Amino acid sequence: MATGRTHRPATRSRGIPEATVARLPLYLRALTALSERSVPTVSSEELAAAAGVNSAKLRKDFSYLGSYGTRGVGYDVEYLVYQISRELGLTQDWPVVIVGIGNLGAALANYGGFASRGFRVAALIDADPAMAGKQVAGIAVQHSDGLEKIISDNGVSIGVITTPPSVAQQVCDRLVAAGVTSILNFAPTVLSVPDGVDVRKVDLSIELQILAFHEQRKAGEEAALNEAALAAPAGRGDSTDQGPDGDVPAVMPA
Amino acid sequence: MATGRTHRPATRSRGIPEATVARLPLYLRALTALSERSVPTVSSEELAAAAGVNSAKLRKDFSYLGSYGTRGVGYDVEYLVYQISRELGLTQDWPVVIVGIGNLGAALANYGGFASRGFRVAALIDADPAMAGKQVAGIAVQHSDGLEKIISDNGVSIGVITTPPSVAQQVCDRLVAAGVTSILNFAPTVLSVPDGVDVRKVDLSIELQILAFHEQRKAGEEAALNEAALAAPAGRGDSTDQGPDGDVPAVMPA
DNA sequence: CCATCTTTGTGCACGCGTTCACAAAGACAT
DNA sequence: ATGTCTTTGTGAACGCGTGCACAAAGATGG
Repeated sequence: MATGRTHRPATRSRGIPEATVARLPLYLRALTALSERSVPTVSSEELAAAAGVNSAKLRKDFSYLGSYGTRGVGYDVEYLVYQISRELGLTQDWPVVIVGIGNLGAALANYGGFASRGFRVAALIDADPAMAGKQVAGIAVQHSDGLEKIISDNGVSIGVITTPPSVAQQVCDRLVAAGVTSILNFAPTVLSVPDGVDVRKVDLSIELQILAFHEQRKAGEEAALNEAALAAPAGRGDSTDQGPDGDVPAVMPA
Repeated sequence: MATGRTHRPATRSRGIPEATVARLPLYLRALTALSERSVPTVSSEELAAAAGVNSAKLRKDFSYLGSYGTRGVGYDVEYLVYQISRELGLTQDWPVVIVGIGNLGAALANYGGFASRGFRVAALIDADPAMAGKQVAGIAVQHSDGLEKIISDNGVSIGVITTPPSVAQQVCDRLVAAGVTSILNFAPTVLSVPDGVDVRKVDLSIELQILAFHEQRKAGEEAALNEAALAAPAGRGDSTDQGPDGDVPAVMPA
């Protein structure tokens, strides 16, 4: 995952563990695909493979929702799609605003995965007057002056922030003041919000940095392995060998 | 953080827990900001607040890296920036390719956070011949025919997939075959890769769905609360009350 | 109606991550 | 040099998440 997680404490919402909630969308996607292929039932084993998880975990996850399977047969695809959708609250329509229509905001506006899953882009908002009126993904961009009115007129409770980090907190404050209680933050900033407001953050560069860490480790291990293989028969010559994770006694600055 | 995580099993890489690795970029960002303001030292309490985490957690995280603090004073900002950067492997340059230059791919190419942190966009690749040659973020888009050559010529080990889901697995296979060992996947698909290849996925719609779940729960709780408050003095009249999480005995289809 | 076979649902154990709380370590003043 | 004060580093307890392994449940065939 990417997707970092600033989140409510370990509040088990309605008995469903947070980790399970995070996987429900995965199951839903796999089930939707099966549904489109008119597959009537699916076993935990098959579905788990399609969703990329352990089958025991999947069964336990589903057990939190109720006993929706049939032993010896599996799960009814359509029924499960409905149950998970209901559980996630996707049977209702969620109007969403996107604030900050740069490259990323536009990408999100164009992203098809929203509309199909109960989310509707109610408005695109940008602070640049030059953007106002422009069409993005078939929707006219509105100036941020009208943010509060847009929120309340459309009954928006979910906001997406794709602004530069410098204004993210300020935008967040206005969204919250206007009634938004869930925020998806793409700006690389720690947002502070009052209790009762959920924030999830998606941080593109953090994901890359985590990959780099593992990549470095892989390279280091490989090097160490080669070196060991090389050193075993010959006996190494060089004296200063600072291993894969060179713990250089770098002088502490100042 | 959103960011789903398809990831290596619980392999404690070099003794540093995965959860800690995921937070190091957060600390690094907060520290970089302090560094730019020429703040010389910072206490675990202050830094934790800036990064949005618990101070005890931060201290424990740092303890995995070594004893870099000074009791009674705090941490030297510059030194810590260096240590974390080194640990994450950001002191070297990571060439990255982005495959699939749609809205999202373009957004990533333009994202400034990469260059500043040791990542360099080595190439933009797209399957559409009409895209080839176009400049995006100052880089010419190349056709996917040359993918393998681009990877090996540039020594790329990290690939970013921003293609439609239908071709993601195929692109992934080619990247891996060409030598890529870390993949950041934005396509809503479960990628299967051989051992030794890391995949992290960022799924935009999953994050929204998780927010919707909590949003629904909040609405339900509030409704239940109001209802309870209303019902207490009056005694409720309606008979069919199906609570916040209406467990309708929906007929099992088929 | 009974036997067999498949697949679910879950009790249990284990390990990781988080948090508390405090001792050790150093800075700083006297 | 000694004492006080601040802040780190970490031992220990706890809780959550995961995965194993199996009993219970139902389908299916004879």
